[in-house]
Amino acid sequence: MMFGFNNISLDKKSRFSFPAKYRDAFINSNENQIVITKDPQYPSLKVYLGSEWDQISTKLSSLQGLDPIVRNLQWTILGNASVCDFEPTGRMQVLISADLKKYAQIEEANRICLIGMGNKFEIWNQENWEQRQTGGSLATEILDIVLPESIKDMSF
Amino acid sequence: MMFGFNNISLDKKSRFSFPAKYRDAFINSNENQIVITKDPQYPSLKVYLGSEWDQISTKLSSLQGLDPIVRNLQWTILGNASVCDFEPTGRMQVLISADLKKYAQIEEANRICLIGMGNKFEIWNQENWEQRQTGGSLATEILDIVLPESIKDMSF
DNA sequence: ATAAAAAAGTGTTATAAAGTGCGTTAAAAG
DNA sequence: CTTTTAACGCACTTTATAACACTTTTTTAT
Repeated sequence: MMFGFNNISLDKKSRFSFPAKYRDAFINSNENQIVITKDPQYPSLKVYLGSEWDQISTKLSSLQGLDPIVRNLQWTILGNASVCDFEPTGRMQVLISADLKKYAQIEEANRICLIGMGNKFEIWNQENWEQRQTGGSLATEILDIVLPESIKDMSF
Repeated sequence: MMFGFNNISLDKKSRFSFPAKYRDAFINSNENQIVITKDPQYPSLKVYLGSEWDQISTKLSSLQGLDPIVRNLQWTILGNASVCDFEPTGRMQVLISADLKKYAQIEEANRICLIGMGNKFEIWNQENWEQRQTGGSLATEILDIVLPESIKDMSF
């Protein structure tokens, strides 16, 4: 399990490396892929391990797409996923696409917040993260989502 | 079980060591990890034993993150957790990250209050702790949290 | 359509900062 | 007075990051 807050740098080519403290967790879970995609609620990114992603994406793509909320989640999460090769024993470096950077409002930034949430990470623009921590609300936040039964037991 | 108030020092690298009186308790519970994270209500830190943390984090991460209150708790508690290797037979020394120091308002301090609460500890800035003991209220205190059903039976 | 140029992506190295380990001194307890 | 504990200081190790060089892909111009 991977937890905690990290303020890390993006290099000129928009790569970041995972902090070394997570290396053992990556090696133990035997991952060689990382998936980055959009968070459906906030201007931030979700980072999944390959195996987690397989579960989530399988479940999500099997849902009935005629429900507009489900369809939206599929578009957002599946349609924006960027699959990256990943070597837990190497530099643990990953590239963030221009598109995803834009969504998370980290286009100009050379620093990001990488937040370990156990089985996944989130990536935030620093200012947005701080606002969120101090209770401020973000413009793009989607409140009052009424979830269809089919996804109430899923956690993204 | 570990109880009581301790005023202890942080070294230049922001490490503190647990008072020797807790050594037996740590050895008996066979812990080799300590987790420090933010307290969701007060400007202070919570310190969990590894096994306690596993329970709390597992429960909390399984909750539906599309609920904004749940998501906030996940951010605060999971997203700020710092997992430290810990040798009960050694120096019982642990590092507090710059980020957590800031939250607990112990950035400048070289002394902290470590309070044993049975199965966990709290870390406080000395002045905040004293105010709290004499009934004063703190600026950053968050009152009137309305908890969703899913977390009403959890204790952090 | 091809070649040249630019951009995007990959990999390596060097260096400063952060973190760790351990011995010594000072203080407290028995 | 002896023993234990806490605090401090220093040296070593690891980590993060910026700089650079090289490769591949895409774009542009002829």
